Amino acid sequence: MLTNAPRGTKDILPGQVEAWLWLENKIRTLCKVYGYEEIRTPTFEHTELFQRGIGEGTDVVDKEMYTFTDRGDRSITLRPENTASVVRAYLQNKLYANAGLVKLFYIGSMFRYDRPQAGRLREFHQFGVEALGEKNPAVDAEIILLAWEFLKSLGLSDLKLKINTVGCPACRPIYKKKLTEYFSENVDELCGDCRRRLEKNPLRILDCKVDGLKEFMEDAPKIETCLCDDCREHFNAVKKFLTAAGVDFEVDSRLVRGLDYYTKTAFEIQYPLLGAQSAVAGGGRYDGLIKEIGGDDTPAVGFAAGLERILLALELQRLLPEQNKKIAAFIVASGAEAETYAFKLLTDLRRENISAAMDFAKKSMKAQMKAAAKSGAKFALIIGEDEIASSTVTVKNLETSAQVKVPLQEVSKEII
RNA sequence: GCGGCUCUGGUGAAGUGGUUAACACGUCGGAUUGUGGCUCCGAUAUGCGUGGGUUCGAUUCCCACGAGUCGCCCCA
Repeated sequence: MLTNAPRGTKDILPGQVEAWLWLENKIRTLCKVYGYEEIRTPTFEHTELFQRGIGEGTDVVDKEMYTFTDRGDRSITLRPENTASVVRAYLQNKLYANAGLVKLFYIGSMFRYDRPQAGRLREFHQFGVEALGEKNPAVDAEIILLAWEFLKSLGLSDLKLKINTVGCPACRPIYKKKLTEYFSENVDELCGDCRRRLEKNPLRILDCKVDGLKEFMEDAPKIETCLCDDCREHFNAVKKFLTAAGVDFEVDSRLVRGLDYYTKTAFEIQYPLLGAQSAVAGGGRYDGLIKEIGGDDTPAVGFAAGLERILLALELQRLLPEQNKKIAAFIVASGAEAETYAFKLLTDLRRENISAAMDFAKKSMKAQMKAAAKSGAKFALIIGEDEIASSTVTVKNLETSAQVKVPLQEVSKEII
């Protein structure tokens, strides 16, 4: 217990951190190219922000939030996603005052109380992007492109981009109603989960793995038939932009987003090799959220990508960069007096920004040489009585086995 | 929250109701004189996820819990 991290959390260990840093660098570089600026919001927020933003009745809010009461009796929740927080920060700090379109990105950990499995943790990391203040479908396309190009640039293959439109408050209710009516007629054929969905979220029935292949599913009403003119035009424009950019996408009328705030464009990028948790990035437009949270009616688009899942995919394809733990020099000292002499040399080298190490365990010289070899150091700097007496150091090139004795002051020159 | 499977040392793992829990890798030490990578030798789990129970006896059987894993729900 004491020696176990809480369920669903993971240590990111030396040897793994490098991959994270590498990935985060890629993200920051790319976002700069697209003109997005980094924002960091608090890890926790008032519970109400998520209740309002994400929506009561969604799984995330109903059963996955880490909520607690703080010592001031406030209900606090560890962020389960970051869009609501970004919107809150946008409003609170009046970021809209500086520009019509505000483009932000974030990297950070999110928390969801869910059953862990591969690619799904209770504390996990997301990279996300939000474009606030513009309704032009070109922005939807820009966001999708950013996500897509990012994953592509990492070298991932077999990625699938699916897009859909989920309508808006004007037309979605009509579609919902049609769906509910249609499935009610077939209620006997629905699985247990879907009967529940009939009430809560009939859109999800379309996505059901059990009922998905059944015959009546094919004749289920399609959202295209219900879209209002605005939504239809918007969707067509997004497709037009994506096509212009040469991106391969698939319109999937069954693609539904789980969070309430989505309107119009919804998209998801999948990496099927990951198994059940194959969605590597997902997002869409959320024109209603900002008003919901108390701002002016402001359109916005965004997405979030799961870093653990991306890392998993990269690992699968062996796309992670090799690490270099090697140091320049390893000091080998024999004798008590040599230790002090060696320590001084160690410090001097480091002051010159030369990576150096020595053994502190008072091992035999042979063992120290082994350690030197294992450290990957190019040079062993050998110090014994002779060297101390003559103020020199024996520099041995561990790759060629050649060695020379040089004056102490010239060691750094010798090993560069 | 629901279901299946799994759980032996630092790692990969073999194994059995009963006296010393294979093997490999790793780690540490050694193979005369101050020098590594190869080779050789030696050491390295009083312990088999945790807690109960069955039994003369359990790592091996049973139960609970925990963790992992795969799927469902949902999502990144």
